[in-house]
Amino acid sequence: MDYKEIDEKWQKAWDDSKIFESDVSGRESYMVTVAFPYVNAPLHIGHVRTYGTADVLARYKRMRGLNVLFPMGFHATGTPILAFAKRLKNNDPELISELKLFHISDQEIAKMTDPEYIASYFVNEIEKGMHRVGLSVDWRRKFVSTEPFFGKFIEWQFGILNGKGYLIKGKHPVGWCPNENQAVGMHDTKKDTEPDIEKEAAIKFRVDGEDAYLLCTTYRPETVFGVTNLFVNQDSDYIKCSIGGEGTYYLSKASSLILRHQIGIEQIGAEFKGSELLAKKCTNPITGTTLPVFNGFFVKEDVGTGVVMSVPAHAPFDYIAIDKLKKEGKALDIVPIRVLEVPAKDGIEPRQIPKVEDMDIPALRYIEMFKSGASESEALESATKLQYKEESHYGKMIIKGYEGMSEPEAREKVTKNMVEAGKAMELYILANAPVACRCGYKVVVKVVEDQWFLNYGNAGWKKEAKEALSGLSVLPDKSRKAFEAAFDWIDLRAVARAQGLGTRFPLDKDRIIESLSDSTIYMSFYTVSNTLRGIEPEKLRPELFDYIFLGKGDLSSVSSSTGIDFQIIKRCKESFDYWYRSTSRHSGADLIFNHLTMYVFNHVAVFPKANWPKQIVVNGNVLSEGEKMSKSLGNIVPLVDGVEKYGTDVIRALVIASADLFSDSEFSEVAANGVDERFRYLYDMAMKISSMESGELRHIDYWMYSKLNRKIKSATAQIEKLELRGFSTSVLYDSILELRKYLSRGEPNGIVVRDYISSVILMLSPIAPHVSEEIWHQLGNGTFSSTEKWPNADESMISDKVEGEEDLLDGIITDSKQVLALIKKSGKEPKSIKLIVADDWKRQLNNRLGEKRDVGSVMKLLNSKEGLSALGIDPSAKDKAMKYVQQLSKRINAIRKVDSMQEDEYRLLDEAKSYLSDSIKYPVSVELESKSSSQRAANAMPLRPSIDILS
RNA sequence: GCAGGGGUGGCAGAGCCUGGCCAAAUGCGACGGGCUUAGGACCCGUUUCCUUAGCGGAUGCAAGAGUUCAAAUCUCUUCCCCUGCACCA
Repeated sequence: MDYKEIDEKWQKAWDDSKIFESDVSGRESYMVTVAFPYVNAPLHIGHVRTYGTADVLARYKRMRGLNVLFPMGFHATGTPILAFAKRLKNNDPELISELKLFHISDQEIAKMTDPEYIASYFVNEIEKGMHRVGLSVDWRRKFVSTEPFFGKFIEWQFGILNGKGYLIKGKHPVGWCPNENQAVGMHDTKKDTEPDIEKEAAIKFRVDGEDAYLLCTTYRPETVFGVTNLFVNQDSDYIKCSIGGEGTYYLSKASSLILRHQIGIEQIGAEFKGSELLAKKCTNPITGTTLPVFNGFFVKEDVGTGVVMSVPAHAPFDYIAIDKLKKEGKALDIVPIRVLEVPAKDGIEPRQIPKVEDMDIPALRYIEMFKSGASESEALESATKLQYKEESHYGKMIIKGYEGMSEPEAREKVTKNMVEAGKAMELYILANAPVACRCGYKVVVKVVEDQWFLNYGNAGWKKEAKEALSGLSVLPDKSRKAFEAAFDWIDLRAVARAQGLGTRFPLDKDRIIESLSDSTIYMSFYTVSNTLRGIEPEKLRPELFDYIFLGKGDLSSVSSSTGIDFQIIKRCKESFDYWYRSTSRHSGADLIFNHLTMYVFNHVAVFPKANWPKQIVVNGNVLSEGEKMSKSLGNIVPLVDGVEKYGTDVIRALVIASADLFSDSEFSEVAANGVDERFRYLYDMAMKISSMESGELRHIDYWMYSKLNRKIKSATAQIEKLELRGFSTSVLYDSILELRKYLSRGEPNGIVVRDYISSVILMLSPIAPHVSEEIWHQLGNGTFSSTEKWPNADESMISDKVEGEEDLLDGIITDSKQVLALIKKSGKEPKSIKLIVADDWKRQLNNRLGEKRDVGSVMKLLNSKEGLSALGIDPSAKDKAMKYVQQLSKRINAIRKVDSMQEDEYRLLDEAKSYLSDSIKYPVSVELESKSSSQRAANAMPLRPSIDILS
């Protein structure tokens, strides 16, 4: 079996017969869509997870007789392609080596400085890749998100959103590169660092005798009550400036260059050294205390404003700085002021903070904890981190007006009060600074004015979206909670960007619709994309989409106003109405908090209820040899390499079906070999069927049918919920175990094996379609397994009894071998084996105890004549019975009801004698307990015959 | 920090919702044996400890406590790990 050969053979056969091209029909419809790929890289095997999972569902539903549409498109909107082109222009070695990993030639790479070329190249490559993994896609409907006719559809969508009042305007902070003069996100930075923007309070400390303030940013504005002084860096440059015309401030020169992007800063006069500020005094805006300004050895000019408020009681750096000054004879009258305390819990101080004599200064206690070992700055960092954490977690304010309040609560209140009173302002800072743009410049925070937002916080919208969520199926179901959290959390989302490819934002044509926002309802576009392609975009007016998607207006007037043939419009509407009722949406779990949530919100905003989402499926990632696949680790396996090396279906089975939806699946060489072996086993078995006889059905044949039908039943339930790991374990792995066991019983029945393999192959088809087609064909079928009917379980063939009996035989073999081994060890030579079947009264007792698990009452019964006769036990056997019950009571939890009687069990063993003898390699005889003279006869239990080895 | 998901035997990973045939499926690995000139593949067995002519006992599913005749499974507490936290696809 050559995978490459059969892959290509069946892919071509599917193409030729167009079985995956789906059109409106009288059959029930089902539409599967998956987050379309972004066209800046070829597929790797990680992609197979999401696309393959969707394909499995599509293929399964197709076999269930539904008319299935599985379309695909391409995402090219946004900045990554532009960034890609720019990086190549600069010969970025990292990117080039990545492309080489995918075997992209130098000639191609040379052409990739053109964004259009990049997109078209990867559209092509990705489509080839998807075809190569056997996705059952209807390719006639593909489109790229940057195509004009799709843009018209997006404009229509935003018209509706605007009409509902969901678009609002406001300010928004973004990461910004002052050199390139554009917003930067993660993809635009070195090391792909997301600029982490946080809001910080900047408190105004009025300088005595001047109409100016020292502006001081802080994470902990609630500690303003404990400020004893301010710190500046005496060697850094500072400036005096006016901010937004609202006042005059002192701050560091370096910080002004960063902050000027979000607040209007105008420098007044020349810059000067921080040392000049040391002579000034200022006033705490909250307490009114007069504060000196000192040099702080740790103050950095480019962090915050370069001015730090000193809270020595609660900040280790501040404490140490004051301590150093005191040693120099300065700051002698500074006394730390506590603003909060961490109460002891059950008499125990939080953590292991040492209670040092005369150390009622919290910061000092944290400093003590870390003072040995690391360098001073590292120790102070650690102390600061722990103190902040613990005080924020357990701390209670001890300041009048805030007593007992937790720190986060106080922070909010204090900030609000100060901002409202004009004593502070709020600034955005880059928490993970410095972040470098790819061009090399440091990223700053800029506040974009006039930013457009989609207001997902809109109460009515949210309510409707939640209604949609509660009405749709989420797979796996446990991820529903994450959706609920996402729906609560989602609020404003900036929707227009200054750069990037995509559709112009209708309310501000200078901006482009942000690329996640233009792909929230595109799945509906597949229903019409093939029909609308080729029509001049100008004709695709809103009334056309209103009619097709919302049923507004009437056909003839839409046709005349747009100039589009009414047949075309009619076909579009029919197609949408037909396909967009029963849908399943697929993506990786990482999109729950953005794409998938926006998908639901936008659907409820745009479409009638009948077309709201019906099912969402999320899946995990793929690990490669135990590690996350990532560019930096260099362990990405390009899709082409994977399928060439292992075969498409091996990759599919591993990547799609080796883990349940929520967890990461594992790709490894060893696992690949395991799957490969199993496919080959099934293939070989199918080839052998023709040489098998077909006699009367034996016990093991009934067992095989029971197993098969049970499997069909359970596997079907599993694939319905896309529990693919359990599904594949049952269909691929367990099937082979069952076949092996079946064959070990000798003389396989060709009809039974054929029935078994046929069903297994069909069930395997969604996961391993090529191998399935091949084997299906080898079995002599002329049809496609891909379009065959899904096997149906015949419940009447499922028999606990038959399976239990086979288990019994297996148990006897195992036990016998064990006993034999022990006997041989003791030097005796066994001759034969006698199996003794328990009497029926034991079954009575088992059943009685299995039902109630009450030893006492059974003992009571045994003690009375009536009880004994009720149990069918001869009074003379009373002692034996009581002993037996005692024996049973030891394993009271394991007792089960026993259906078969002694004669059934006897017959089973007797008929299986030769099989048992063959397996155990000694002659086997069977006798009844009551007729046995063996000393071991009393040990017999129902479905657990006593084994007597004769030597 | 907030939110979501987890912690099971050497490893991976079922079981947990719906408590009891659970010392815990299956795969991998390891060990012993068979087959073979040898290796691979394949087949049989072992893989917590003790005991033993199998059907016995102890410990045991992150830690601790609780509910129950009975807990990997239910409840509570603690610890630890993973993922996401946006204007970026």
